Amino acid sequence: MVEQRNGDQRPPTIYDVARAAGVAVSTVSRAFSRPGRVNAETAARIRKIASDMGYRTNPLARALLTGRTSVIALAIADITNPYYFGIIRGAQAAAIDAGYTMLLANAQESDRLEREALDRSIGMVDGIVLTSTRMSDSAIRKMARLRPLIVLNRVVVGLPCVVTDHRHGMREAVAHLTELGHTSMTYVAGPEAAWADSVRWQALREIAAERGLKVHRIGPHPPTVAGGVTAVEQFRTQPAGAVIAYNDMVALGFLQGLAALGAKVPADVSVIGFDNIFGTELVTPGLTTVASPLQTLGATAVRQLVATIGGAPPQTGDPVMLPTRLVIRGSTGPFRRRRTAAAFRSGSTAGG
Amino acid sequence: MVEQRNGDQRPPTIYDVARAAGVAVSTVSRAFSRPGRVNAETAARIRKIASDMGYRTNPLARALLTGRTSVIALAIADITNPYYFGIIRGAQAAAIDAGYTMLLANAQESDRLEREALDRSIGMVDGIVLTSTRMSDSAIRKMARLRPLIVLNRVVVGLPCVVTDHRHGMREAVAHLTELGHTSMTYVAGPEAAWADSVRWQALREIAAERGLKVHRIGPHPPTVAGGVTAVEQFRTQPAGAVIAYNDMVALGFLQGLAALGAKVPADVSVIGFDNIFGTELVTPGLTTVASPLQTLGATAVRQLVATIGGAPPQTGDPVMLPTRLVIRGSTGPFRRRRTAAAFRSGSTAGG
DNA sequence: CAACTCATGGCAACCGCTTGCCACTTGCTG
DNA sequence: CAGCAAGTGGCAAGCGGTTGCCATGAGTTG
Repeated sequence: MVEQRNGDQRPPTIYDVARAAGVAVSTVSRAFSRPGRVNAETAARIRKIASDMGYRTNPLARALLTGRTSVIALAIADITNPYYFGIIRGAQAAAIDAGYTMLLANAQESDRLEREALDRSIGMVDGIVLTSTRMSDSAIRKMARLRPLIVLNRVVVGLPCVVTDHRHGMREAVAHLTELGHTSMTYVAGPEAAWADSVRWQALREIAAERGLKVHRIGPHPPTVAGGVTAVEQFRTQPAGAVIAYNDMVALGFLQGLAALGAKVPADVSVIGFDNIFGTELVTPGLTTVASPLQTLGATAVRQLVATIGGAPPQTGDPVMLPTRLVIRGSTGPFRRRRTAAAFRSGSTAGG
Repeated sequence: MVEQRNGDQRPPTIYDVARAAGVAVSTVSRAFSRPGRVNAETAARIRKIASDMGYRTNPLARALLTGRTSVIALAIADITNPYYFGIIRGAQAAAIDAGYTMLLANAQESDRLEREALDRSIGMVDGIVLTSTRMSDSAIRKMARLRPLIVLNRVVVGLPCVVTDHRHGMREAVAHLTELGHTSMTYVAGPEAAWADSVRWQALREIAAERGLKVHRIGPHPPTVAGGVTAVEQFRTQPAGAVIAYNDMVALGFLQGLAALGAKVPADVSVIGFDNIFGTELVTPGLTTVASPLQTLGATAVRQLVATIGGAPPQTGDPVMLPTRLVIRGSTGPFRRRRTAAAFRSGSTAGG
């Protein structure tokens, strides 16, 4: 036994309540958890006494026996990335709705840290949502054997997944640019490990092939504002009239880099981002972007996880795919070959 | 007993490991938790067997007995407010450092939701950090009796608190504006319930009195971008050459509202925010702001909490006060009476 | 009026792990 | 070689709840 035992400092247990109420502990327990099982009056009396004593059931003790903690873990690649704010919020709301508490496991963009954080909390949670995980498929599968698990923002065959319909989003983005007269565009790539990056780039290539457009890829770049700023250096050696960035962070940085160069948006270059994070509407011009259904993403994942925990068969077939929405702001405009060319003083490469 | 019992589906316990290793459970337990207490070879052998079997100690069972879960709760007024990102990050890092896992309790700006979230998790955590809490002092004190607790961004007498030195920050802001020739400034107030708002406004009044400056207060306004946008409506009826906003969200909105009116920043109006959140460096012009030590705030609170959990006497005297730092960007400039007056077409009120 | 059903409450085992205390084995010392 | 200390390992009592099963008493039925 631990040292403790300091008088009545310790919080009251069902034993204390039972003694005070003159009933057995089992009756107290049932008064709380099994409504009909105890005489209504008795139950009410017990509850009254319990609340007077300041009794609260110890969730650990309950969990030890029932195997349910009512806590779920949300693993996030990088808490400080505003992209995740919406997801966290949606997840949190859905969790509360279902009577669950959320444990936040921050991966800090590291495979190892993510696994450690999860390792530490896996014993205390009923299920896990893996968001933009950096772990390998096999590590994910191993984890899935331990607890119900949902993969968010990535497809792992055989595991329930929730993703954004990047392909459709890219289609919207390209259609928008095409309407504006652009026939050539540069894709600013994100990190190679990012699942979304490969999906987006591949979608763009396919769409370009279909429509006979010219696309060029630069990168990889870190998915940050700084990454976007440096991408401009690479871009200026081979400019185009339109830029599609891996995500909004990169796009925002790209906008900054362009401004530093004196290039005008959208007159010289049109820029499109992905996700519609906080800040995209604040910059000048506002960033045109393919909005991800962030809150819905988080909420959907949690709801599905809760269902699985509740015994529903995990949805292991096709991933759930959520739609995007194109948000047009000021950063995209008509293609003007001359201006683009002039802005980067790059002789005859205009349009290429 | 719960139904379960499905073959060897259940994870191995120390009993299984003990049987496999041919030792007593206590020896297995000690092999993990009490290094010197067991023969090194035996311990190594046990650990090998345990890891082969996929054994992991059940934190719930351990916590039930020891009373320690190694989890701390971080209550946040509103997860989606970028202000908290830095705090969360700092807190998370400090928690990991100390071997703790973080449980996120979102209050959604509501006294009731905050209390509920905390109620649900208090049994599973070793301590609590209350960030910008909306609860009453008495509710906070009650909670503090249940668990070690640190109050962040608010001063509650008798409880350990960590706050930003708003007074000093305000002094820096005013000094900066004064140097630019401003002698009259408007404060755009945040929500009345916010502790920081009252501290900031009072500091401004005192400093203004000292220096013989004219200050005017408009608001309260919600601490959001939208709140800042609408504040402009009130501002234009009685403009000034300099605006100090309750925080960056409001300042960012104010900038937007000003732009919509065609007023130039900083030529017509100078604007200063507080906190230095994500996005302040992305807008044009960049927002001059009094940076709060966000990560340090979160980390300090957690470190202090961990120390208290570890048995250190809680620091209940004066609150820990962390310094601010003035970040000068493009939104502040020299005072120009004529331009300010002209921008708002307000006849002779220029300078007032 | 006996037999039976049903509502209610109590007993006690158990969840998985920790730890105080005791027993046993070695290796020394006097 | 007896006596003792130090080093190891085991026993068993919990931590605070939950729940299967049984006992009791009241109400119901033939």
